[in-house]
Amino acid sequence: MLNLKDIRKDLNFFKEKIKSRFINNSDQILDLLIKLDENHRKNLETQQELQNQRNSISKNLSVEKDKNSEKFKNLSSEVSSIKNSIATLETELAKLQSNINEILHSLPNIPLDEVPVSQDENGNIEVKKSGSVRKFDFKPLSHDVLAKNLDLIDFETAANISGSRFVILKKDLAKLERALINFMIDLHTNENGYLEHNVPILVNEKSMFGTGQLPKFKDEQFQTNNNLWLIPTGEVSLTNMVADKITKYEDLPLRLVTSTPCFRLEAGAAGKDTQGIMRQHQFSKVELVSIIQPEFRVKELERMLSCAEKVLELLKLPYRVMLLSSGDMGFSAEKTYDLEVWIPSQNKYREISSCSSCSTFQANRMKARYKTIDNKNELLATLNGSGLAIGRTIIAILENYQNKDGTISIPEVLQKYMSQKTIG
RNA sequence: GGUCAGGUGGGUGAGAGGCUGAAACCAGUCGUUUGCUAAAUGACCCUACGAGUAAAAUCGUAGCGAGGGUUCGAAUCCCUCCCUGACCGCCA
Repeated sequence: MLNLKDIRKDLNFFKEKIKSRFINNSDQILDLLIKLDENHRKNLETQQELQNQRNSISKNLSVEKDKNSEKFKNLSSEVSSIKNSIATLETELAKLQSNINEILHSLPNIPLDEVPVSQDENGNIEVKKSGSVRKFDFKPLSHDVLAKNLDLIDFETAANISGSRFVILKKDLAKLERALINFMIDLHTNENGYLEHNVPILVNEKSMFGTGQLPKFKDEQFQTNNNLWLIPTGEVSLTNMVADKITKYEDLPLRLVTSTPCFRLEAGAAGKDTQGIMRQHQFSKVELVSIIQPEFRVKELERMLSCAEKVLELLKLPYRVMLLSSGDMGFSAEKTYDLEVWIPSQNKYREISSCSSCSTFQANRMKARYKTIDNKNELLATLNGSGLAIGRTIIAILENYQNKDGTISIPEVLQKYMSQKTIG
């Protein structure tokens, strides 16, 4: 959530920045916001003045012993009429506040200057390419075919149990998933300085609001009939750990890692990636979150990116780093790097991680603050990144490490986690 | 799920319709004194919003789990909900 006070101070700056996010009628929306805010503050002043009057009359009444005296009756009726005016104003104020909130809650974060301005992914910039793409002396198969041939995957049974976009991994493939999670968490805790957590994957509405999934992206989330939501990413639970409190300066930065199942409705993705396990309703992901003083956030994003890259480097998978454009970035992000891994069967790079700085955008929604050195309460900066998406890592390993005979070699760093060197 | 007990500032914990934004103690911050690895002592020390300021100071309003209600006046009385703890039941 953007800070209303900041918008007040420099409306034109915000108009320009929001425009770069390609929001319809953004100028008019911001003008309306300012108008509502001015109106709200004007009414608030009047209301507070009336409350002041009410309080002081009440104070006079408290010293008046005789409740039947003329004076008591007069003052009582005076205060009654003031109360009516206050009530009217209150209704008006509540309406204005909810209109203000509606706008404020729907505005995306402001991109940093270095973010390329573009409506969609065509404006993304490749900032790095790493590893060399393997030349096959046979035609590489797609991950789902490879897995099916080895009897390691079952879409039919999963569909019967749950529906489309669900999968059952079997035997060594199930083991590979577990090995990957352990490998990644070990890396992030032992070498990258993140603290391991095990978190709820069902969360309340407030938490989903805090990280920005609600209210705008309601249609992409699974909801239970008990007002709980299945998290679409571990980011929700990890980031909300600092919600509604004032974190001590010396506790920063907080670097948190978790592995959770993630749930996505994929409502707008009908027909997209229907082959294999590229796009599932449920998938595992190792998630990194950093909570830090805002002034360090850009540096922290680079650090986080390199932590995620480290996973791909150790797995010896070819990848590239993309700086996302203003129109392709997520709602809460001010700057995002995507890591894309090489997928031989598709002959292209596909997203396997997304690392974002959300500046104080989420913190503002969550009321996540910290005490500065000079004892002021300021909003925190939050960052999140995948380190990595497990399902897509499995795809990348199966396809990049496949052998001509249909077996899969296991990347060296995973061998001790699998206690074997090949699958199949 | 049932019964009981609770939810007050960073912590412990008073308050039981106006004198309470909230005692006291602990922690914390800034001084003073003596000195030695500690003690004594004073002041300060919740948050949000609005006004104000160069920034402070300062002023106003609101907040005692949340939301309603009663009242001229609610942390305090009433209602609903949420959460925590204990015990019982059930259960991985």
